[in-house]
Amino acid sequence: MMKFAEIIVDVVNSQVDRVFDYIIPEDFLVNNGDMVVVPFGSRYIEGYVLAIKDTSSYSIDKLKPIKEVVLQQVIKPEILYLIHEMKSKFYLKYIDLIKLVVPSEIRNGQIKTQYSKILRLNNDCDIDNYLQSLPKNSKNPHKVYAYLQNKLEENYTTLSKMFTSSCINKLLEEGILLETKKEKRRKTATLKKENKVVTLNKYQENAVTTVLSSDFQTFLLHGVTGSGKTEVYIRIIKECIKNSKTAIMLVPEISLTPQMCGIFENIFGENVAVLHSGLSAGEKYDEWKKIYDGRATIVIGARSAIFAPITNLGVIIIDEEHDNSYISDNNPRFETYKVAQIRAKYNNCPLVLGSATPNIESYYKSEIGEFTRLELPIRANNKEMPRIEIVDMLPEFRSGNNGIFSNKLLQELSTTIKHGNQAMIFINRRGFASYLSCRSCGYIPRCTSCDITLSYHKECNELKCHYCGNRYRAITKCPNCGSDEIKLGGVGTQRVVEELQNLFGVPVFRMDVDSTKTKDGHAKILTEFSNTKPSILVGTQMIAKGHDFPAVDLVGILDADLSLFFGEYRASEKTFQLITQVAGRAGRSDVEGRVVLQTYFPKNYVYNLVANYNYKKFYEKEINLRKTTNFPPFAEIVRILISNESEDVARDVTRDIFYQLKDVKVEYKDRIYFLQAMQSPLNKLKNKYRFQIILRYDVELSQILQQKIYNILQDANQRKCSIFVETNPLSLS
DNA sequence: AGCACGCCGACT
DNA sequence: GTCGGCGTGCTC
Repeated sequence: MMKFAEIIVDVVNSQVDRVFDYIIPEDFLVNNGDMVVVPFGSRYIEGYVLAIKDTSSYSIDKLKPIKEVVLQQVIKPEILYLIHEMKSKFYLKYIDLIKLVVPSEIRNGQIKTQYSKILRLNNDCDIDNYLQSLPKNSKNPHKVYAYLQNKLEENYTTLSKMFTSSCINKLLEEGILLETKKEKRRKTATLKKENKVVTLNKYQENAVTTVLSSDFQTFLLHGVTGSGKTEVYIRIIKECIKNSKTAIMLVPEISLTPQMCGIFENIFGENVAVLHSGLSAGEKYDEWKKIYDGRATIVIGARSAIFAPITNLGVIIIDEEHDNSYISDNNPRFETYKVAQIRAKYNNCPLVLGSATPNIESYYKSEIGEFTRLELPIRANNKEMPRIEIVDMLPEFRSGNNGIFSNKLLQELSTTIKHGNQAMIFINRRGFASYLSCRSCGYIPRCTSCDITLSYHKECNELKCHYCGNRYRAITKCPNCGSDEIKLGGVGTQRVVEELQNLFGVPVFRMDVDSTKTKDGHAKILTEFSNTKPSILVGTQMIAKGHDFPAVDLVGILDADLSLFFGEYRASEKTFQLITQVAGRAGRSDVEGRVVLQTYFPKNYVYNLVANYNYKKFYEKEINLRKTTNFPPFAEIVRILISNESEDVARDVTRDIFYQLKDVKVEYKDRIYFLQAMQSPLNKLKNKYRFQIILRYDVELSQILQQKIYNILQDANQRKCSIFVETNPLSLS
């Protein structure tokens, strides 16, 4: 009987983002998830088989046959299921999803498995006899014999280097040595870390047993900094492996991966596969293949590792769940935990989200019972948290110190250096945006209609509100106190490094996007830093994450205000999380840690709560604020970004979509809190003009409105414009 | 995305 | 007369 295949073609365009039917030739073996080549229009392209069926609704004489099967089952059944779920839940394109799930290294077919030649003695030969027959002066063959008798096997290149390649080749020719192929694993070394076996405290023990005795459920593991979350993860995974299940463990960013990997490889050895963006193409291929072939039982990696083709999952863990890197910022936009939930549900296994400072939304979900909360309220080593000292920069400035550093910080820095210890200086920078503030009274311009901090745009010397698009002229005189000392929030890394070098004359390392562009750039800087004492490490967000430097006893935070007044509803939350995390870098060993936080707003509740490490209180304040102002988790924000080379086309399409949405707004009246079309704050990028529509509505309307928005965008003239939709965006530029 | 089809200006 | 400009629309 004739069989047909539903195929998604590898063309990134919403016009062809649907299944095309093809005839399966009689003698072909085709399965779901196969990668195939099909005739499409007048050319041949790659496609992926989604389903196989006995009939086609498309007229049969117009159907074409599949040309060839390139790779069988590149997409496994579970992953295929995941694609369907994500498609219907998040309105993503099939081909974008396929690209997430099948790495380009596999799709392009350029990268091949590397083999190494492994040699061993041929025991079927009379080797002794052969060796005797050799000339008296020959030594190498005897050495090879002795070596392999002891070591049994060794790879070709090593042996050749030891005993000359002519000798080895000769022995191979004579049949004395046998050659076998072995898959080679391309892999960069990880930081091997000593893992002390520790006994868990009762909270950790409780967390482990609760998770292990559960089937599908989402847990929020809220553990204060240093409460031993990693130990809990390890224990859970160990048990899973014991029960012949597998595990996925996600970590925020490449900078954190080497250490985590080190710990895990030390314990689980060859069962671990690592996936993250810092891998070379060959490495990525090998790791993926290892998982695909079932040779790995633990996958550890960044966001995209949630798509690993591993089967029989026993647990999924997302460490530092509040981290921004778990939300993809471009093209197929998804929230990692939601993908994890789909997989956990499929495998009927628990999902653990861990953090010291959970997302407000996650904590809210644990309050209303959607997530189950597990608490680790005490530090594993019973040590005090480093003391956070808030330094008011205003009096410093008034008394003539208009530098970057407060006297307090300078004093602490010299103490640290005197003791031969290390310090970290954290510079808070977020995106390209910045704000203006009055140096003498602390006034910060806010949007008159949104009460959100205005972002300063240098190019046009304007202040913009990223939420409503309102524009204001940049102030030069403070409208509050009349002072003309207007300060631009934010300093550059470069300048901080220079000043520190001049002031202290000790090695100062810099870690930001520019200095870590090269492969393994992070690791290099971090290794150098950890080997140099005394020294100072200056950096942005990157240094905040999970590094463990025992000699660091001081952390300085410059311009904490920058993220606090970042024009965004999550500003306070992100500031709280960031400071807690940075502070956690100080005093991880015996030395007591100190944290100096410089601000122009020492009375702000965020700083006071963070200094007391009071997450719960902060959560309560924040959630009330969100409720009264109608922001997530009580509302949902949708941002539609429309861009095109022509400003007019982009504007027209934006207008068209906007008017349709306006009709929807009439229908739901005041349950849609906000609807506005505007120029994007970053109004021209890569030669494309950008417009955006922002929509905010009651979270209960989520399902209905997402569907409506999707329908409107389907009809809109997508061929001309690229349209990007995101819910609860991290940034609005 | 590609590629063909299609309908109007300057050229051997 | 034709070569070729790139607007429009289709691809199982």
